[in-house]
Amino acid sequence: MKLPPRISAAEWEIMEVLWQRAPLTASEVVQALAGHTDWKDQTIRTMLGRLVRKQAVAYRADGKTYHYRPAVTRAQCVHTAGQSFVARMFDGATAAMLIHFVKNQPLTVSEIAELQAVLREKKKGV
Amino acid sequence: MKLPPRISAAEWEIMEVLWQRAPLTASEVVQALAGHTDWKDQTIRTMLGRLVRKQAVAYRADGKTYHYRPAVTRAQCVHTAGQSFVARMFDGATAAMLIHFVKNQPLTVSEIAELQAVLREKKKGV
DNA sequence: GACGGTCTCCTACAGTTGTAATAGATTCCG
DNA sequence: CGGAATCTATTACAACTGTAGGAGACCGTC
Repeated sequence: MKLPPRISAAEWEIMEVLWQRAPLTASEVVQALAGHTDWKDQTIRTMLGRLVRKQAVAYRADGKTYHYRPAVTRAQCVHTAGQSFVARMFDGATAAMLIHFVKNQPLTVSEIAELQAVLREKKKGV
Repeated sequence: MKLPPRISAAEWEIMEVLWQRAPLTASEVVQALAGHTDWKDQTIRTMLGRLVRKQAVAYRADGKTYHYRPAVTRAQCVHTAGQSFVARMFDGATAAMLIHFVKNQPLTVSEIAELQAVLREKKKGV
């Protein structure tokens, strides 16, 4: 599977709606983002174009209208962004990052429990 | 405490050496980064200037030379960057992010054990 | 068949980032 | 004192971002 391109913050908003409700026309994306952001039509269409150019999004033409859909999975993008985040902040050490956030961020009891469960599960597989 | 400004990837490299070995002249920063990166002198001096402009770094003049030191703590910056990362990728849910990485990244047995210890400790405080 | 609405494509423009070269000030050495 | 070395400040420039406006193609309606 090919590496996803770098997706900027604003572009991420677009990707989210595409990941949620698969093939959409530009107008539908505009609809989906209305209220959520206050971008003009053209702004969104421009970003769709850029995402196509960097091959994060593919489209199928239907007359004059395009139907857009993600060309990379959300998981791939989260993975890549995560790697680069961890590389910068924690010198690549995922574990250090995890420990940092567990120590410094509020977590509810049930979240802690869930993490513990996931860790127990993980231990089996290692 | 005031919020740290946005620090780019390249700037982060500079900050790291400043965080490690406190007040440094530009030449010393260049020294510290030699071998690690292959940036020209001027590149580094430019970035120091930018970091000063955005108030991530302060300096004290000593003749024609400046002694630079961080004006924001590493912890502050990691926190801010982390927030924005989690906000974008996981809709602000730190727990979801943690679970994602535990599930999807390799962890050694001892890392898992350490995380479990930190979680047990955390549970007491919640 | 002309007119208005709608699409995509091209263009714009300022701010940030990466990556420097150059200019001007100052200091040190002989 | 005069030239060389060294600093910071200014300027450069391309790519990427955020945020659009306008042009030209096309489609449906009167």
